[in-house]
Amino acid sequence: MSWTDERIESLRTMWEKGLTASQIADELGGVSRNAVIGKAHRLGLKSRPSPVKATDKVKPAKAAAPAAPKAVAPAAAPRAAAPIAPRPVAPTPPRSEARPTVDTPTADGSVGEQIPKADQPRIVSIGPGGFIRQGPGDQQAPIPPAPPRRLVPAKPSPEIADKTTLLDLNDRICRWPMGHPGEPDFHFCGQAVNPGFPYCVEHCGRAYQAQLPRGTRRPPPPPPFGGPRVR
DNA sequence: CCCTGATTCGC
DNA sequence: GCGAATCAGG
Repeated sequence: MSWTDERIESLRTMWEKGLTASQIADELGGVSRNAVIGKAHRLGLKSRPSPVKATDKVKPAKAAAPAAPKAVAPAAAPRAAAPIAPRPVAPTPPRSEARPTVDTPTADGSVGEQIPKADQPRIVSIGPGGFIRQGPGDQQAPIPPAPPRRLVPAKPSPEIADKTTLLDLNDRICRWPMGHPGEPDFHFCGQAVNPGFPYCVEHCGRAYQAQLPRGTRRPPPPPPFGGPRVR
């Protein structure tokens, strides 16, 4: 498999959406988790809560110490020889601006004062299709070139495409769960309901048992826990 | 052990 | 540029 524009595009959205590399990998198919991570980094969209990013010790500790086993060829070692020394820990100061202005519409319709607004804590949410929703005061996303991203009905989301999700439920469709919560493809039946019931006819049959007269022998004792998974 | 992301490095 | 191998934390 190669990295077509489409695949790169979904990689981007899924990555930004917070899916793990493995998830993205088998969602795309044909690539390994490593491939996804590698590509993500090459695309420049890296860094996300990583479980291993600790150690301020940079990495010379690891790269320099076990230098013995690797025995790099003397001819090619620009990487190792790189002068990484002059890099303390003060990259912040030079950047205090870069935050133009935030237009805040006021009651009279004029563009009011610019609120410098405290930095970081901004919550962004991802809309269907992967675009980033912006709040009223939010600055345009840091990517100037107009995103060629359109919302096309063909492939709205990598997963749950035509399945009945929680949001699709209403009084008229069967809300019998298919699969199990937590599973990526968990959804609901979605059939038309048996009028007066929350489920379709078929699932009403499962949900409700006929009340038998007292004393009558109940033919099929319901399986307690080990019942087969319904799907 | 399983998972995770990061990094290295031969191709 | 690609991704397997490897590293390292949870």
